[in-house]
Amino acid sequence: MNRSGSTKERILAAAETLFAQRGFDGASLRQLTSDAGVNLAAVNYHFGSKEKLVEQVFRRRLDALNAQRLAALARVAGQPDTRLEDVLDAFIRPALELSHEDSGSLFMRVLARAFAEHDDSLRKFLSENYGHVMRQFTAEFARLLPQLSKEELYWRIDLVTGALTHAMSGFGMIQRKSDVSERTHREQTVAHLTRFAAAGLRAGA
Amino acid sequence: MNRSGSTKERILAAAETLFAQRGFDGASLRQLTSDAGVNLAAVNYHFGSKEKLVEQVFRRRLDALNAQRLAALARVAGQPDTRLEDVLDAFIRPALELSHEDSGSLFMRVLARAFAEHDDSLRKFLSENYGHVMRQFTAEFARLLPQLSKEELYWRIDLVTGALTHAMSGFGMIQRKSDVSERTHREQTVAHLTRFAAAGLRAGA
DNA sequence: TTGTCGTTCAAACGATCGTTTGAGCATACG
DNA sequence: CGTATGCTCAAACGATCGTTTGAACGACAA
Repeated sequence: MNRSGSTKERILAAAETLFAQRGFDGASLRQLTSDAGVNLAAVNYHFGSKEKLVEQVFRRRLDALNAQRLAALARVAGQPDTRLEDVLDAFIRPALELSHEDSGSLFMRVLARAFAEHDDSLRKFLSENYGHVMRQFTAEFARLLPQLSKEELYWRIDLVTGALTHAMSGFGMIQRKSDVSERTHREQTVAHLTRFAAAGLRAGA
Repeated sequence: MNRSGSTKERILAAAETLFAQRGFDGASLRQLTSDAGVNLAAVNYHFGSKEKLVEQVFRRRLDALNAQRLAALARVAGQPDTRLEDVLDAFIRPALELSHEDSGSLFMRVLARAFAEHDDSLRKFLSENYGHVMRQFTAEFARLLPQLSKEELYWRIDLVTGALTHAMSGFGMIQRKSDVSERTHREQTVAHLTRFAAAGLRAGA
């Protein structure tokens, strides 16, 4: 039972963990509030409903992720000597840092779950709130890969996103070994992903 | 309401669709049996429990997928003139064909959902039942990419799998346009994925 | 002290869940 | 014919769900 922070913060932290473990439907408010050490009614009091709590869990993490991505992109984009690897790093590293924060590693399971739920409302939510981030990255990729048609580029960015999501979810054959620090493992993941994605994006060039 | 086939078949078909739409927890047996046009008790009569129904949904599709993958791999592996693209095609095409069958496009959402659930029992289930397939593909990839260390190879196969899963789930920016046939779209997807993955696997060579 | 406001609490609400039950039906075999 | 077998059916079971309620609490202002 978590006893640090305000009631709202305790709920959000417990929600992120439990949603990742049991899914949005599988996680009951009774279990959630018990883990958080708060009363059952606190969720509806502070968030209005379970559904709105889910949305808050998303917003809290995605706002931070996209802010970091945009800041990282701004540091490298538009320069005459920008390397493809720099843009990929700005795209990949914030996501992996998020997925390796203390309880943040669980958020990516939450996100993967949401991708799996995958109804149009989620697509609309992401597009409306964070679509401009993808547009900025796409524009920079297009600048550095002028030989690719717009359709080709969209395809390849999609595939990079898929590889990134997979690496974040931690489901693959590759697992962090116990004798490797989280930071080292993250750096290795960034390196592998960047090299793989850069080659994939440049394919046929 | 589906009225063709036996009760068991109707349940399996409806389950695949509804699990994909609502998730394993979110899909109720009452909705499921209503869609299938069978009695509520039929699930427990024919499958024993909801959980065993879920397992049957998995087995039915994964058995077919892995059989096709192994058959395709056997046609190209071990030859002196095998191309990396041939092995990738054997890995990718059966998955995409499965995901484009009439109701099969929904199965990949089911699978993506299961990946998101992502507890160790699923990992164990996949490893025990279909691990030998991945081992055969890995061996052939290793033969064609001798310059890669074992760890590098595992990483890259993981990333290829992520890109494939993403493409199958249909969540990316790329959506099939209404004026393109399913077959054409599948062939385009195979082509994009193969080119991207081949370049990624060969990176640094 | 009294009153107010934000918050927490135990308890209960109605709805829905997976599962079980036992009667009823059809077909096949003696 | 009788009856055994495989299956379907409506109905009910207990459990658990998200949500609501109204009382109680603590801090602070009048």
